[in-house]
Amino acid sequence: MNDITAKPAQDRVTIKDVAKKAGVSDISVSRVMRNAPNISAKLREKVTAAADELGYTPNRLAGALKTRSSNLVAVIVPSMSNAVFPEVLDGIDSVLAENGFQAALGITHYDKERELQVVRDMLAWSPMGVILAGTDQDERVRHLLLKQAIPVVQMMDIDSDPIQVAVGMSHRDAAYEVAERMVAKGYKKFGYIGAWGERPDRSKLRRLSFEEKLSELGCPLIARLIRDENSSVQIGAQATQALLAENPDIDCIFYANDDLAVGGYFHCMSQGISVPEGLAIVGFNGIDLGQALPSKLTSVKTPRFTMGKESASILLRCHNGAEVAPIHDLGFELMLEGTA
Amino acid sequence: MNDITAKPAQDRVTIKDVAKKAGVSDISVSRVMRNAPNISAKLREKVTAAADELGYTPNRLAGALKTRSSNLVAVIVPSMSNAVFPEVLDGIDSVLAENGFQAALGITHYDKERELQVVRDMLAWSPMGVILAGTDQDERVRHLLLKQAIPVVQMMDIDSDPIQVAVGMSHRDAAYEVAERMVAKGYKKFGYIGAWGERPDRSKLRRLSFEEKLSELGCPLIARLIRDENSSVQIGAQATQALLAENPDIDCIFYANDDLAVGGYFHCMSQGISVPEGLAIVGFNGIDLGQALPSKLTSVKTPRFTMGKESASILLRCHNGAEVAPIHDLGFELMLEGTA
DNA sequence: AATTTAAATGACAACGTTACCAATCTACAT
DNA sequence: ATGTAGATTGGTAACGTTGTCATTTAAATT
Repeated sequence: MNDITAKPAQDRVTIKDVAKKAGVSDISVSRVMRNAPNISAKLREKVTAAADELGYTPNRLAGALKTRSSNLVAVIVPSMSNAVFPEVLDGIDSVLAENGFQAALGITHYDKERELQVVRDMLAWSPMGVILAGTDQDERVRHLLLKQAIPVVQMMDIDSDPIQVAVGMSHRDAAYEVAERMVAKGYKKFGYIGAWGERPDRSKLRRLSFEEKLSELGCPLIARLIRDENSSVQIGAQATQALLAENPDIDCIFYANDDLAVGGYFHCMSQGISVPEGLAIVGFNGIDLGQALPSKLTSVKTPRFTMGKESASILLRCHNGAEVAPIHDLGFELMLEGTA
Repeated sequence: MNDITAKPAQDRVTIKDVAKKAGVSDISVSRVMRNAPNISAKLREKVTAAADELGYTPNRLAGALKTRSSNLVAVIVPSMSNAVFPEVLDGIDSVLAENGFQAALGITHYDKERELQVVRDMLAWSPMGVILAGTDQDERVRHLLLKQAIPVVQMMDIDSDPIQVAVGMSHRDAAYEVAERMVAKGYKKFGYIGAWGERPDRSKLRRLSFEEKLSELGCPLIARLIRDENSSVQIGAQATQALLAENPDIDCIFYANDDLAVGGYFHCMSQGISVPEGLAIVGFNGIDLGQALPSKLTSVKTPRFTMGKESASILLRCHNGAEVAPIHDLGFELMLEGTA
């Protein structure tokens, strides 16, 4: 025992170690591990036995480098605070996981500069594809993505030209429909409440479309209040109070989202304003909370989980070479409930 | 122009292309790209110019393979539907992004088998570290992670032995405190409402600790109702109705989370039950919604965003070789508001 | 049995980086 | 001038896998 220090801290167990142990070639191990065709049962058994014994874990870095493709999918969303995105993410992951893909998450915080950075970082991993939110990306992001030979899906809205494919709904149409139905119901003095400085752009589009249609119908928006803070029930209540203080004759408020709308509802409750007689309230998104209120919230139900699912499955289809339409309209549903 | 088909679909721009264009060696490009020390201004300029012109994007797969380390961090959570995890994720990402790391997301759906699979898949990417939720992992997962030479942080609760480091709060203590304070307030007939089959385990621990302390204080739990469905405001309302129907004398209900508790509150509102006189309501998590109710929700405020932040920053510290305590108690706050 | 065809395995060379070590080139002290 | 430390650059060989093509072996055909 003179040749000391035998084991120099053997790092990772590689395909070579397994091959040696199983008495086969490296490539055979590789084939067994990725379930390639034409493998004899005997080989498979030998290899898996050796692999299990050694506790071998394939190194995807090496594999991906060689195949020039990975099972990572870049998923880039603006925020995690808005309940919409977790739901969408859930939908995405449900499809990806089932097909052996992995979501790599990027959060932009509604910052264009950061979005560019995140996209760059993601592309460095040679993702199989990219899913991002909205169609209002910076020109540099569009350009960068355009150059890649991978599928790119933009989700949430379909109101602008997509880079490749857009999956979502028309926020313009949703706003039009809200305006039309509320006017038809007899409301005449409309208000609008938004937050977070109207990020993302699609919320602004929604408001503009709402205003446009209202004017068209002969009863233009009376007043609007866009708070800088992020949306929340509390902000919704505060904003409602402020808006009504300045414009007591408003009979219907369209909110940028359900959180704000619920806040408005609570405000009415605490002030003894009857809903919808004293004030009609219309939210946006159709989240669970709104349907649990003593009086159910009238809102536009958006297909969030489905949007995620569809985005991912369309991405997969693109990846598999299928021809895919550039616009996928998943629609929405105006739920006329108790508050308007 | 006879030598046709010049460009054979030149794939990715590599470091070699940049080197050729800039008239320098590959390695120099590499060094400039990762801001290595001792680079002359001239070299840097030549390289960046060439890189920009060619639109070069580094290939992290190759880099990570060579350095045997990546900037990916595996983040494994059980669910996205529960608002707790998006918030935690937000906290994690805020720290990771700032330090040049990337979150790779895995969702287990509270399935042990799936968790194992997800952990395996993640480890194949040689992540810098792993962050997961809870301390109730399957033995195989613990074993697998124990073998890795990377930092592992378990977040959410600190009531069991961590693999390496646990960051969170004691759900046992929180339950104890709720029991003590409510008994001190004079409530005597306690009920408990949970959902989702008491996943994750820490919610069960919370209930058991609550029951234990109540017994100790001489007023054992009257009744409990654990719904199978996922938590929601609606389920909370239904469960409250059911529990009260069977046990009309209950004067205080502790809910597994705020969604359920808000449901309970709505139920009371619609039934004309005064809160907290007719029924005291205690939630868990301290989410925004509860504080926006006409009467604020009494709840245990958990440090969700902070938990994410701390988890990530502790992971970073471990990665940088610092010694880190195995248990990090971030505490909680029992917010005594209007409903109890 | 001879021949063809397919199935099963192996050898070698990449994939695009970076670690490691060697070489060159400054600037400054002798 | 001459040497020398330090700054700057380059060459070579991996990292661990898989694509491509060659080879062997078994099964199928005549």
